[in-house]
Amino acid sequence: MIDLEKELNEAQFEAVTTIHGPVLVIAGAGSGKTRTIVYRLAHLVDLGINPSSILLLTFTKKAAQEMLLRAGKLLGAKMEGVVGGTFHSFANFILRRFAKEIGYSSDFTIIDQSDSQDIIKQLKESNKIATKDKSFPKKSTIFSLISKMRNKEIPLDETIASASSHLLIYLEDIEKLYKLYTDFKKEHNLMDYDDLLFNLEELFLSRKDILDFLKKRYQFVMVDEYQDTNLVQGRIISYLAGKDGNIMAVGDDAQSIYSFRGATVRNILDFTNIFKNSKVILLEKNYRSVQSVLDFSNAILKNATEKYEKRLVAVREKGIRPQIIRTISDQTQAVLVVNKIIELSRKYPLNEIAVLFRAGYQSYPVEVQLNRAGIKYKKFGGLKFSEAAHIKDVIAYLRLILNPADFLSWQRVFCLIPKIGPKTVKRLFDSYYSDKNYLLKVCKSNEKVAKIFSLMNDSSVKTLKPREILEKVFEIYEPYFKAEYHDDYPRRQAGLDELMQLSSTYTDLEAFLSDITLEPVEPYALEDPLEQYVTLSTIHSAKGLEWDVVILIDMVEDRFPSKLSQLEPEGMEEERRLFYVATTRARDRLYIYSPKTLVSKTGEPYLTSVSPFIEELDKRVFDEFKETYSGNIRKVSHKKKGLLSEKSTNNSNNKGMWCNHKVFGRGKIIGIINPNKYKVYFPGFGTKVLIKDYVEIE
DNA sequence: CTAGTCACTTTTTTT
DNA sequence: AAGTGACTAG
Repeated sequence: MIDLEKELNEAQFEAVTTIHGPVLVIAGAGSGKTRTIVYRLAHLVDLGINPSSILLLTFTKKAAQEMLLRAGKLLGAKMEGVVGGTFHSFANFILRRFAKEIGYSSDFTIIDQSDSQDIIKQLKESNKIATKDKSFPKKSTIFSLISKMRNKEIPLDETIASASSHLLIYLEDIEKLYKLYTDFKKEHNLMDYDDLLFNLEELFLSRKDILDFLKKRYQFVMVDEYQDTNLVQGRIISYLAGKDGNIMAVGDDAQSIYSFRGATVRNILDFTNIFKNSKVILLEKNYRSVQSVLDFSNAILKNATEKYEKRLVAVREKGIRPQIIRTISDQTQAVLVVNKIIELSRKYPLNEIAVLFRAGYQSYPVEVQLNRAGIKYKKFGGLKFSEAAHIKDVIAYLRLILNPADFLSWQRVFCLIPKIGPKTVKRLFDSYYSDKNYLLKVCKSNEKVAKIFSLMNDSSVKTLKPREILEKVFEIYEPYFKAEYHDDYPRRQAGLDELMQLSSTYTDLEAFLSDITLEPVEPYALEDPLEQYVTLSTIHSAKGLEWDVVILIDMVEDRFPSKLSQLEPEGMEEERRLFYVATTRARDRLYIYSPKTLVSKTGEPYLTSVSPFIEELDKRVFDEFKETYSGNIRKVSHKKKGLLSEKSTNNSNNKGMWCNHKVFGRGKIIGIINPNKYKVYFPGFGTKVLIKDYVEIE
């Protein structure tokens, strides 16, 4: 038996031991949220509850696995049978069994974002939509509008109006494409990420008996990161748990950073309405960060328009005050960051140091310097392993074996063969589903085509292990691969080796393919697990993690908060929460770098200002340093402590407001150049500097 | 119909 | 600096 009272604080204890009925746990950053879930899992099993009646929904599969591992250790490894993973992987798991009930075949293929975009591009071409119109939105824009509409469940016209009203003129065509896209997926047995959730809901609604069966099966439901669930996910939970179900949702409204994906804090706020007899538990003691890091983080939230009621109280000692370092350029920033890492590495293991940033590309200069210094690092977020062209090529063969209706994969696979382009593939595909005459003819004259068909038609292939199938695929793919990528051959070969390695842990091809598209792949499978490395990560990918030292880079205007985020009405608020998530990852030390100049894409250096999130901060919560031209770091004294921030906000009271301009339409004031000149962002036109008198403030 | 060339932009975050 | 789209020769 586990001594819960000894291991947990009062609030945690209550969350762990309230196992019947709905419970909402509002868990501030570092308040022992994971610990609570782990102990609750162990406690449930300890009470004799069957592990297979527990469903644990988390943000990544890895998070679920780690929690189960820890719970298992507490108990002595009895956690097998718990279903744990993301909403999407759970939906996949259920839909594989009941696909037929909603008009799919159970070997459906899950498509990722770039697949979706390719489909849209093709549909636009084949249906001759906006053929000559150069300003027609790109496939990525169209897809993101469609996905936003579905995730936020707002009609398409409103979705376009809210974020990019200049595209409203294309509404009809976009609607048409949406319809075509929906039909295409159904016809070819494909589901995108959003379909997994909506189809699960459809199954629940149309087959009450199946829902009842699942409700009985999953008696205890736990959901982590509840603030980042969207509306369908919220409904899925409410169907599955029922009004008085044994459900625990854990989240923190101050850490909501996925609203661009349709996540809404409304799910947290509505929890007590949907589940009438629910208990709300607050975890407010912060065990992670030292006092001064927590003071800094709390100061960030003070500037949020939405007020967060809870105040985190630090348990740990005062610690070192966070430092903000103004560097001369992004290049010197990279050098100084690496020097700092070297200095810190005497006190902290490399594994306990993380460099965080807003967007994937921002770490490139730091990566260069780390390589130069010979320091190992791993990067998370940004470009995905499974989206590299050569990986997608190989995956396409596998998809074809499993789901021959997957036309997208036909194209990828057959277009690799010389002299075969989109038109020929279409003919082959059509022929495959009719009399097969054309197909047989081509096979006779082209043995490369024949080879692929024999792989597709050989039913014994499906029974092989994923690794063995991959070996067969490599045999076919190798010549194309070498021809196509001869310049960066070794790097890409390494990627294929990793894919091979990854596949050997699977026995089932379908599971392998689903996981590749649903879970971020750990692309370091081949490395020594004991090796020490620095972590580089986007803030989004750092969610839920923690390090002794956190270094945040590129803390400048237009990068953080991201320029693009300012299009969205709530963008600024979400960026601020993102900043909060970043700083609360730190246990002991927090360093924030902010370069004074950046290099533009054309190679020109240009001046930037420090991020408004730093400007608005109470000066008492950090120390400020700057890089001198002689290469030293000098402390900057805050002459008027706590007053400087007042000064900068007073004359900018129009900042953040919307205004109208005769030519550019509606725009957002993103900066004040001087009392008479505003910097305004107009969707569709970009940033303009305008005389105050020419704009009308709303 | 395919494949190669040229000019043009664009660079958030993720299941 | 790469990834798209448009155009054209074969």
